[in-house]
Parts: sequence; C-alpha cells; structure tokens
Amino acid sequence: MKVTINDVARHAGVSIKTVSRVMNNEPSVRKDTVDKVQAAMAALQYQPNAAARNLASSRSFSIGYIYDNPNAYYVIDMQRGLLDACRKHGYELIIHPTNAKSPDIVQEVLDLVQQSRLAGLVLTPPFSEMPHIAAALEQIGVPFVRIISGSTPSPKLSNCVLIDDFTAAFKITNHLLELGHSDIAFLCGDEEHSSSGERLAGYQAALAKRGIAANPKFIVPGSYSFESGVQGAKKLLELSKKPTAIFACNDEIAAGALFSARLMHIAIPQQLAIAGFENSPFSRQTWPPLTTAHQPNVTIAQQAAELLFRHTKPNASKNLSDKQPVFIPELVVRESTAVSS
Amino acid sequence: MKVTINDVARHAGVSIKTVSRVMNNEPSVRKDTVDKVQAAMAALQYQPNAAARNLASSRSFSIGYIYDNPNAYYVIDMQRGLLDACRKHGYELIIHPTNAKSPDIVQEVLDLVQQSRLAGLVLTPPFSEMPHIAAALEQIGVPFVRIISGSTPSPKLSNCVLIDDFTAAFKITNHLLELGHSDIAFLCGDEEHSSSGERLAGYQAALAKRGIAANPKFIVPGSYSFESGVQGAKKLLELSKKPTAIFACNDEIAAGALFSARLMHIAIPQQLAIAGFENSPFSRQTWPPLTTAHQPNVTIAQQAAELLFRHTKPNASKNLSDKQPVFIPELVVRESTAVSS
DNA sequence: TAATAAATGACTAGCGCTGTCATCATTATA
DNA sequence: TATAATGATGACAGCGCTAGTCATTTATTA
Repeated sequence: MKVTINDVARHAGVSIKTVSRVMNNEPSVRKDTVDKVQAAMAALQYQPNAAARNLASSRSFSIGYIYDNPNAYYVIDMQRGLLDACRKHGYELIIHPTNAKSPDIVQEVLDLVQQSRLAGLVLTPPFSEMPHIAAALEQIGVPFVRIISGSTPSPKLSNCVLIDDFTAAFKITNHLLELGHSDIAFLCGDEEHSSSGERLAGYQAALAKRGIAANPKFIVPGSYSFESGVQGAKKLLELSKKPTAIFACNDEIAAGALFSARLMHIAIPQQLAIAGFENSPFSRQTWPPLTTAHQPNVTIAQQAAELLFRHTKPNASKNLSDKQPVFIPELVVRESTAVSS
Repeated sequence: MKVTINDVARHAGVSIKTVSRVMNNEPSVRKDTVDKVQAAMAALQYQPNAAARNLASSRSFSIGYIYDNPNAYYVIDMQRGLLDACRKHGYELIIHPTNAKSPDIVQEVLDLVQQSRLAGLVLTPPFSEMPHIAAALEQIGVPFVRIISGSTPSPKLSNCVLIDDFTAAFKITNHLLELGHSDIAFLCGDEEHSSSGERLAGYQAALAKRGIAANPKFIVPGSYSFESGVQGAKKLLELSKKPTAIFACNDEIAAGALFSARLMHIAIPQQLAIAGFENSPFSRQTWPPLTTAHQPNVTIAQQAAELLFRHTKPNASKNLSDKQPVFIPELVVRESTAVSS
C-alpha cells in the first residue's frame, strides 16, 4: 500500500541515500544509477511523501497564485497553466483570491507565504504592478515571478514574463485604420493597470504613424468592466462629432460599448466598429462577435511557473534563466469590425 | 522568526503534548489550560507546521476540488466558497482541472487523492453524478461531498448538497406563463447532467399545472454551450409555429438563443422572450439582459466544505450532520422577458 | 599500475509534530 | 480516611525523509 523510499532503494539495489540523491537531482550520480532508481520508482509507483520532504528539508513544494481579477476566464486559464507546470515539477499550487485594494494587502501576502510556507509566488496584475509587494517579497527572500505588460526585456525585469500590449494594441488600431477609419476612440481600463497605459500608447503610436492627430475627447478614462464600457461609449456617442470606431481596452469594456450602441440604435459594424482585447470567451458570444487580441494565457502561466521553478529549485540549471519571455497577443478579426457593406 | 510548538509550550508553562492537545481540540484538557495555551499561541503568532502535523499524524489537511466546467464563473465561485471554509478550518484546497470524459477518469481521481494525500473531496457536476467515481472513493474510504441537482433530502444522499433546480425551473416557467406566454420552448443542457433533466421536469410541471400540453417540438436537446443555444433557437425559430418564449437551461444557451434570434431579426423581448439559468455575470451583459435564476454558489460551496469537514475531522461534533442543505435558486427578472410594450 | 577523481553506502541526527503509555492530581465512593 | 476511579498532564519514540560526515568501492587518467 504505502511505498517508502526504503522500498525503492531495496528494489533498485541501492542505498536510501542514493534514491534521495536522485529525487533531488543532486550531481554525481551515474546515469545508469539514475535510470535504475527511476525504474524502481515507476515500478513501485512510488509517491514521495511531500510532508516528510518538507519537514526534513524545510523547503516547500508549493507555490502561490494570488488573484483579484473580475475576469474568471483569465484566472481559470492562469490556474491551468500554473498547474500544468506544477504537476510536471511535483509542486502544488495554492490559490488565494483576495482584494488587491485592501489596505493591508502586503501583510496578507506575507502571511500567506508564511502560513502556507510557499516556495514562491506568481503575480499577475494588479499584484504584479504593486512595487510594495515586490519589495516585501524581496525582503523576506521569497522568489516570485511577475506577469506584466511590457515590450522590452531588461535586467530589472529579470523575473518577469512580459506581455507586449503595446504592439498588440498597435496592430488592432492599425486594423481599424486599414478599414478606413480615422475617427477612432479609445476606452481605457483601470489607470493602475499598466496594461491600460500600454494599450493606449500602442493606439496612439498607430495613429501617429499615420499622421493622425489624436482627438483628446476620443480617449475616455475608465475601468476594466462592462459598466465602464457602457458609460464610456455613451459619452462618445453623444459627442457632436462621433467616432466611427471604438477600441476598448478589453472585451468586457467592448461588450459594454456594444450594449450602449445598441441602446442608441447604432448599428454595429455598419455605423460603428468596435474592437476589444483579451479574446475572452464572451468576445465570441456577443452580437456581433468582437474583433480582439488573443493572449495565450495558459502558455504564459506555464512559462511564468517554469521561470519561478528555476529560482526555487536549488540544483536546477540556471544558465538559461536569462531568457525572458515576451508574448505578443495576436489580432483576431471578427464581425464587430467588418467592413461596412 | 520560526515559532514552534516548543516555544508555545514554554510560554504557556505546559508540555508540548498539551499544546498539541489544544490544537487538535482533544477532550480532557482543563478549560483554563486551554485558555493559557491559546493565549500563548496568539502572543507568539504561532503557525503550526502543516508538514509536520501531516507526517506525524498521517492525516492530511487538504481537500480536493475537481472541475471540468466550461463556466469559469461557476468554478471561481466554488473555489471562493471552498477556500473560505478551508481557511476557517486550517485546511488547504487542491484544485484539479481535468477532463471528465477521459476514459480513465476514475484512476485519475484516485491518483490525485493518493498523490496529494487528500483528506476529502468536493464533487460538482459532472463528477458528482458519476456513480463509478463515488463508488471508487467509497471503496478507498475517502470522504467526499457531492453538489447535485435534487429537491428531496434522503439518507442515500447524506453527503450531498442539493440544488433544487426543479423548483427554480418551475418558477421561471411560471414567470413566463404569467407574462401571458403559452408557447414556451425549452432548450436542454447536456443529458448527462441531471440538472438539465430537473430543469426540464420543472418546466413541464409548470406547464402541466396550467393544463398546457407540452409541444414535443418545443423541447430541444442540446448541451450547456453558447453554440448549442444558437443551433437550438435556430431550429425553434424556423418552425412554422414558433414559440413566443424560450427557456434555456443556462445563461450561455440563452445567450446563444439571443444571438440566433438577432440573426433572424427577431426582437427581444417583443417578439420572443428568453430566460436563462445560473445568473452568470454575462447574463447581465447581454442585450437585453437575461431573466435567469440565481444560485448562491459561494455559499453552496462553503456548506459543502463544512459538510466534508464533519467527516474528515475526528473530534468534530457529528451530531448535526443529518442536516442536509437544499438550495433553491431564485428568480431574477430582467429585460429579456419584459412585457412587450 | 599507481594515482586521482567520481560514485555510492553506512551511519547519524534531526525537521515539528502526534500517539502511546505512564504518571500525577483530583474527585467520587464506601 | 482509605481506595478506587477518573481526569489531566508529561516523557518519549517515531512519522518518512534530508543532509552531513566518512569510509568504501568503482571508474578514469597519466
């Protein structure tokens, strides 16, 4: 029933210590010994006792994922990717939904780390953009990886996975421009999220490249929510000079804009083109379906976890750790920006 | 930095063992000793080492949640509720997304239980409705709680949290009837999910009570997906005798139906009323927003976990364990079924 | 073939907690 | 008041593994 390291050792004809060496991939174990031991582990279906390993080594085999994101699909995708990586490396994932705006969020994170004895942490927005959290984690020496918006790798961002929102937003705006639009409005997400700023910058850069002066009234502050899209679009569509296209900072905002346009009997895409960002499932389920930018969140999460494991694992090869992943979301064209027929 | 049970014992002036007794609320510790120990724990901010407890007691302090549900919001809510309960009882939650249709799903679940040494498991549909999983878990003696569709508590369902889909569906159908509809169609979810059957039964019962013969063409098989709603509604709206109202088995199907109706230039709710089920966030974000039934998923999950802990905890009072929670989703009326003006 | 380095094993001491059993303190019973 | 019966507490071993120290065996190189 219960297979211990002893059984494996006996089965493989080696000592307990050698099995332990293999498990912790310590150097100076011969290749064929490793094979022998691994064969024995497989044959006996050995499951190392995580509790014992934990206790003896006083390191832990779980990483944490803190989230506070209204977009459930994003969270689920992240979890999926993180779990994939965790399974591969024999780690466990501790999830922790919380309120990022809580005044003692830093303490909460530290408590989590202590209580669950986390080996490391993966941070997504908004946590990945809170400098005091990064600072606190650094101080207590807990490795962490941030998934953030950015396009240019740099040493300062060595523990980051970058999402190039700028370029993706540039591409979306360009798509609208190519469709013949020049009065393109932008519905911002939360100011605190740097993704919103990056996307705005991409939008502005695309306009600038065509020599189009950005109309300040066409840039509407807001937040990453349906409601914000409703309000923002309303404001835009009540202008005397309406935009002919709206680029929303994410799909939810875009859905809100769609809702507003419909209320005002504005036909999409004939009278108004709308584009979103994220490619969340409901971007396919609006009417008409939304043009958007696709982020491979599962893959991003996997990479983030892999990056983290390079820091948590003592004997892992760290030589490739300079590779800093950058993901560029891809343009997905759907009916919400179809050429008016 | 690291506070151990030793420190607490010394601080409280008792033996290590007594502290341990307090932690596990074993009987036969005097009241004032308990207080003394708890005061010491609080003063030192003692965090018991889960790994050590695990190892020494060979029981575990984590429960599992397996999911395979396309509805991310549902999963997130479940997690939230489960985590709330876990935190309260000092447990950890191990999440495990997987494919319910995998041929060796039972083995996978058993492996998970073994590998993560789970103290128990919470099952939601579709897993909660797979008898071979329940059987396998019973056989290896791992406690589990199922969240399933049903209205009448019974001893056989002692470890279940029931969702009364029947009554909720009855209420929705009744709402449509009261609006003056009599040609009400029903878009089914997956046959394997008993919720679909229960909701269908509730729909039929409501019709029957009014003496309305159900038109078999108005009952369309399908699955819990947007696409299924699109197809199902299309079929219905191409009938020579169209329904005037559609009750979809969940919001996603309803959104699909909405999409289809729009394609066919059918005005909602003027020409067709549509109702969903679940009250997922996007039921509020369609145009028009969907009438639906609200399930308090966070609370449901909490209760499920509490129920589970009564089985996993050795010294817990089990006397209240006969109480079997039943939740009736509530009717939420929105514009998709507004009286045609 | 000797000299050097690389693998491996035997042994030991915990990691922080729980379980068992022995001990001591208290109360009930005659 | 003595005696048993119970309640409350402590001493100690050990959960399954890691990690360190040396001793021993095996492979590699000059």
